[in-house]
Amino acid sequence: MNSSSSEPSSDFIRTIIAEDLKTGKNNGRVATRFPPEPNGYLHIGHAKSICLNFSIAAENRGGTCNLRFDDTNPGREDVEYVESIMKDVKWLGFDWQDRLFYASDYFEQLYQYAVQLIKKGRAYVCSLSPEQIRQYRGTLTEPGRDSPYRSRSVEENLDLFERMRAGEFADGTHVLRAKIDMSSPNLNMRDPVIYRIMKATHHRTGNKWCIYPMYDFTHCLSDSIERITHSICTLEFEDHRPLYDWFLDELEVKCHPQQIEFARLSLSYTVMSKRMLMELVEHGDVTGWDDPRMPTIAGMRRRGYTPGAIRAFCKRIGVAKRESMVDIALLEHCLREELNRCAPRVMGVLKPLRVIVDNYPEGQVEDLDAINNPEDPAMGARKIPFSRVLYIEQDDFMEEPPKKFYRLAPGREVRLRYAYFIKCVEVIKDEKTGKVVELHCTYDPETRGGDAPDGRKVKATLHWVSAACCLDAEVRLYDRLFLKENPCEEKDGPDFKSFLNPDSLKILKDCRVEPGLKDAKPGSIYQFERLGYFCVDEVDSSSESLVFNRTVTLRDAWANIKKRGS
RNA sequence: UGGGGGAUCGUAUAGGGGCAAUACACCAGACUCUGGAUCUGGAUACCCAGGUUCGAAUCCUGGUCCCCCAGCCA
Repeated sequence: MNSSSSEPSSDFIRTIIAEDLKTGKNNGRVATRFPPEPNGYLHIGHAKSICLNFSIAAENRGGTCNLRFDDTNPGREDVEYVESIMKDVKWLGFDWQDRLFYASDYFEQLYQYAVQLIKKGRAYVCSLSPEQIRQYRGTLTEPGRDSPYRSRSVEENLDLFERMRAGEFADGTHVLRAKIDMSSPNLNMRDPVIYRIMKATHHRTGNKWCIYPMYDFTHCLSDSIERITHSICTLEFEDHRPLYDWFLDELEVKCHPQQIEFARLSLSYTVMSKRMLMELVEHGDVTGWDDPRMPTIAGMRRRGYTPGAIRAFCKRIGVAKRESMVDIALLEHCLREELNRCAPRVMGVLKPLRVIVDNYPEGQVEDLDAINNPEDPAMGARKIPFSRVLYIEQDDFMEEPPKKFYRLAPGREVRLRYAYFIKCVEVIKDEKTGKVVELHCTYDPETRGGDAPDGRKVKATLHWVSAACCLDAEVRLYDRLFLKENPCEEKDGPDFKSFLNPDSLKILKDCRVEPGLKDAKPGSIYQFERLGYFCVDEVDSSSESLVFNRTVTLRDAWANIKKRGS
């Protein structure tokens, strides 16, 4: 029982695949697919499935992963979604090469399969109304009853089905059903509908069809047509597996893929259902599918998430059948991990407090050396201007500092990053409000660059910008969308939207950033030292008016101390 | 008195008769020109009850709790 310890741990799906490879089940082939319905934008939950399917293909010699649009319901699908989905999958770093498919490509083939089923006496046209079909289906505890149309002859079924296709009947008047078992304890097996009449324009086939196949029929056959070996889907389809297998067995297809189910991703402090996301978009709770607060790939991209961080996250959460909710802190950790490595450092002041360095020569400007990324010397250095009037962060000064606050305070000395030690000598306050509006400080010319030749230490280093040279910027502070860990928890309680975080977005219009950011490219991500990672907004930012999105804060020990204190 | 799944630190994932492991989160400390990063240490878990066994998270029996299914959605 002692297995070699060098083998990487793997999930139950990879274990199944490895076993199949060992037994030669699919002649050594591994073929997966990612099969989205183009009726919404992809979200982080889809990313889990995308990473799983494409990675499994990549891990196996000759493995492939298809992108297939499951577009069998023209009523709610749209090219806008197919385009966004392709963009997102590519952005995540995956390549379906020439294997882009649509279930609608198979409509003719699927129709022929349906005819075959009718000829075998395994499908019939049912002319019950939708309401009647529901009644005949029975309930969870009571068996269903056979439809009165169940015994139509093959000839009649063939004729009717052909005329359904020809458009002779109105929507809802007839359906094609599989003839299985109305008393099955599995409701999916109680003569499921496999074709319905829908006189709708399809985004790819136009008006060519007025009957459309249902998911259960389409999916297994599409998998089979594409010679998929492992059809990986989420848990709610477990009950559908017998039906998946039934169609493939009855139709005696050459390729019979194995359906394997895993638990979908739930993330704390957000929602993942397309319905809910759609509602947020349509109701204006967010600005769109790509709102940086959305768990959509488009939203996360705009927020400043990187594909690598998302992939690392999907790898770390693992794959299992247990339903679980992953802490969003893990996602943020993966993000920080990557950004810490690659984001250039820069200084920006979110809430400026004016500082006059009394003993610094008026009109003088010095260019000081700053390191672009202490984690990566290859990223080089830059010059930043220092002058007599500066801005520091309002939060970095307290007139009456508590014990653990070791930033600037009256009489106290701190370091300005890459610049000088300064000491606060005077506090100017607004007479009416008592608010601190300006600080007078002195600097020690000996500490140029940030070190004191006499070896004295300071407790804090502050970020700053030079008032004369800095750039104005707008900064959008994003926070989690919901206040509740699981907004959908209460079934009969308040609506998920009542848990929306009213402070999920705070807009700061009076921010200052260092001059080097003048031509920062849309989408590029910086670390604002001591604050967090910020990304130039791709939609609203320009070199005339810079807009930054806060991607994620830095870990903040002081914020923790403050929180615990209060 | 329908069927299908699931249950291991706070969270997620390993371990499938022999020291319960890893990551995040948390706590403490070291270091630091970012209260960042890094490093060290720590606390915390096998749903319950029986049984088999020298030994059970793992095998057996019986419970409990949670999730999914009654679309002409996917």
